[in-house]
Amino acid sequence: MTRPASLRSAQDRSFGHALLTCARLFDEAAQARLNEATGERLGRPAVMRLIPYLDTVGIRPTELARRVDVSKQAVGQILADLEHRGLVEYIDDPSDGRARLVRLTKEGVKSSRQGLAVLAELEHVVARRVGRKRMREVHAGLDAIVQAMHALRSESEEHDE
Amino acid sequence: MTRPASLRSAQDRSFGHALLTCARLFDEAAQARLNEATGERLGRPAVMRLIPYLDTVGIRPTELARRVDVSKQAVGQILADLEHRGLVEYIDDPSDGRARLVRLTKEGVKSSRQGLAVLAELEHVVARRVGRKRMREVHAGLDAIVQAMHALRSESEEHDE
DNA sequence: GACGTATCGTAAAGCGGCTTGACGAAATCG
DNA sequence: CGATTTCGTCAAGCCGCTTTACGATACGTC
Repeated sequence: MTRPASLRSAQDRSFGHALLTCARLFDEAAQARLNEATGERLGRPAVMRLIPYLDTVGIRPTELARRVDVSKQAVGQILADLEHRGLVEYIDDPSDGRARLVRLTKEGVKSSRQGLAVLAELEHVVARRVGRKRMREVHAGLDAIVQAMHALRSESEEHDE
Repeated sequence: MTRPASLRSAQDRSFGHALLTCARLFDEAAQARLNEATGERLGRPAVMRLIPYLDTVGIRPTELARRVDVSKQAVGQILADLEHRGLVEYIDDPSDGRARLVRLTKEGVKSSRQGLAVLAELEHVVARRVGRKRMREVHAGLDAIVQAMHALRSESEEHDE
């Protein structure tokens, strides 16, 4: 007898599938909680990747674009949105007349902390179910994998040149 | 002295950040390898979530849409694309004159297997760097977390009603 | 100092991928 | 049978990002 389901089960057991599913669920839950907590909806996927690079010191939009690997225009849009909400503000870059620096406002710092607290709580709730030890295990493992994949990427880039 | 970087480092250490970063890197690497292996580019994010539900038996597009939680129209587009490449085919649903069933062609099965092999190899390469044991650990942990978040979602849905 | 070149940021248009709205065709229910 | 639901498709719209194009400032070179 043929077993047509063999393909499916092979995929379900793959590491990649578990990783992507987990990330998607976590992301959805995180956004739902953030929307609920702040009242405003975050919306853009790139925002969550951008925020970690913001601080109260200031950074150039172009530098942000370079780090998260999106176009400067996209960054500009996101920052305009954040500015409109009063979370970031622009100041002139003293060392370059063309450039501006964007930095978190007091409001922005507050929102960031709040957001971090919400995420920490989600993490806590999940940890409660799967166990703290296991959570730390997975966390450490993910960090190691991230590192490995960065190394992998660097290598393949060398071969391409 | 103020420490403006404290926000940033807190985010970098969060579980969610590690999870999302890892998933993104893995996904990018996977897509790059798949594109290279097959020649054709996969493109749509939803495709990778759709494929696990395809088999040689057949399934209704509407059912696919329900499972991956996207609109039937989106599923229709993706399937049209896959059909155009000869990877899936439509047959009439004998039990319902309105409906059709979509199933993998021989080509489709072949491509699926090939794709799975590519992903397995990526997984293998990563495992080689971080260790098989740790890989299994993380995999099991992710599965547990997925399960936990499903349970979490079910609970909150109950409260909403 | 002046000129060519590179970089900062913005504006407008385009595009991919998905959604919503609207619809005919077929099934199901009363 | 008629009313309602469900299957799938067509068309339009939207969101988030990219590409193209551009003025403005900085830098390198003579």
